Amino acid sequence: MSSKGVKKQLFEQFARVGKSLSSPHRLELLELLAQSERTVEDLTKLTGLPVANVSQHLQHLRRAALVITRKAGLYVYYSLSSPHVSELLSAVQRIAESQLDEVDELVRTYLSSKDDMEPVSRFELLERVRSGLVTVLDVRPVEEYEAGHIAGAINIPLRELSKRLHQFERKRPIVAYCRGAYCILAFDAVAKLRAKGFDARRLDGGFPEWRHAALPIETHSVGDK
Amino acid sequence: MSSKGVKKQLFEQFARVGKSLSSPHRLELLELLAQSERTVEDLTKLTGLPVANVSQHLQHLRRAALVITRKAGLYVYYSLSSPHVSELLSAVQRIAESQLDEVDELVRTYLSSKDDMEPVSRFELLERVRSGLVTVLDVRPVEEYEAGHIAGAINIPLRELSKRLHQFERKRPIVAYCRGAYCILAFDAVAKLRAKGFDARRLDGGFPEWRHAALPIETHSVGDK
DNA sequence: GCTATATTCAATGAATATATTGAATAATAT
DNA sequence: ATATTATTCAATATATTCATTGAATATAGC
Repeated sequence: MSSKGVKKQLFEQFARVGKSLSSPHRLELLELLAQSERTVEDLTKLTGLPVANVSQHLQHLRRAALVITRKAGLYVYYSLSSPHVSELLSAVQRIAESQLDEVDELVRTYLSSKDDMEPVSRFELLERVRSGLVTVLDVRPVEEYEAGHIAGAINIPLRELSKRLHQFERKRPIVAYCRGAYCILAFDAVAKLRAKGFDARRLDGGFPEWRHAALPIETHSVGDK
Repeated sequence: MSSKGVKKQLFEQFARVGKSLSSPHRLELLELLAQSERTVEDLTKLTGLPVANVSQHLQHLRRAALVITRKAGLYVYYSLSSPHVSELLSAVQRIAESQLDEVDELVRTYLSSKDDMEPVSRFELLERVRSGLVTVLDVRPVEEYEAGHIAGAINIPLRELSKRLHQFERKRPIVAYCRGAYCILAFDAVAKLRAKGFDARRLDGGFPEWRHAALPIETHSVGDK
């Protein structure tokens, strides 16, 4: 009944989970999977990594049982194996955020002015949506928007934003969001909109957090504007 | 305003936290630190690793800001930098537990009989302590016991258990605990006690979990028996 | 000052992880 | 069948991490 070996093995199992979180690319993949189920191809496009590379990392995550797969036709769909994984992810981010000064700095230097860029809380947004006084802007790619978005949000992927500014009413405030607290699409969007004179702010957190808080969402589009 | 570089850097920061969780030894160190502040020497003894090795891992953890240090005299005391870290740790363990069959097997094969070994919940133990119908046994080393233990528990380190069986009343049930859900000291103790005919069970979770649940604890001894 | 002890640092080689490339497999459509 | 596309596998070179060793630093006591 040697407890020595068992202890060692246990920590090795824990480390297998830890190892999955030790590569920036794997974390990015997990973050993307936290938003929705995706094929290898999707992930390849979203990350810009070579396919084989993505596949390899996904294998790794699968071996650690953090993701599961489903095969449909030519495609293999990956998704997180449980909500626990997405909690683990945000635990990692929370710590990195609260404890590594550099992360704070990264976020801060990215902002033009700290005060102006204070995020809108989910509660505040919900209130303002109810009173109809705000345009909610989803700047993620169309597929992600269609897979699920904040109820009432319109979708304009970031790269199309400049072309479609006419869709906004001048005086009406805009709240932008994207994939999560660290998704910079929303930052970019807010920066652009403010530069054009709009009253734009970003949501605190992104779609995954909103959904996790069990706030109203929609799937597929209900039309723009 | 290239968002590319910022995103990459962010994930690298996250990965720094992840890397800390990628080594079995570092996880063991974190687990020990989750129980109480400790010196490098303490950790060396508890893990059985070479000093330089322990020190190196601790440096790593410090760079990732998961632990902080305090210097007093000759000793450097290490501790977790925040309760978030201990939450992160249990998130990792929870996932490993729920998703890696092997962990389950490890735990299960270690048990003589699954049913008999069902742990006692914290709530149940609290009830039984109040009614005074149970002996709570802390099988961790003396120093850990003194640093903090469940209110009313007696301390008999595992290796002394056989010698001190006379301290127990024959018919009175015993609930043993140690450092956490995966600390095998309590398993061993229960196995030994049951072998000797005692009604022994182990607590679900260990001292850190008990403390985290804000249940009654004591520091230093209140005497045995 | 000197000695003893705790901790850290630095250097080495061994082990592991990673990105890259090109080929292999599997499912679908023609 | 054959061709096409998505995914995985296998092999390699490179980079990173790890354990080990012995030396260096820092603090306390004498």
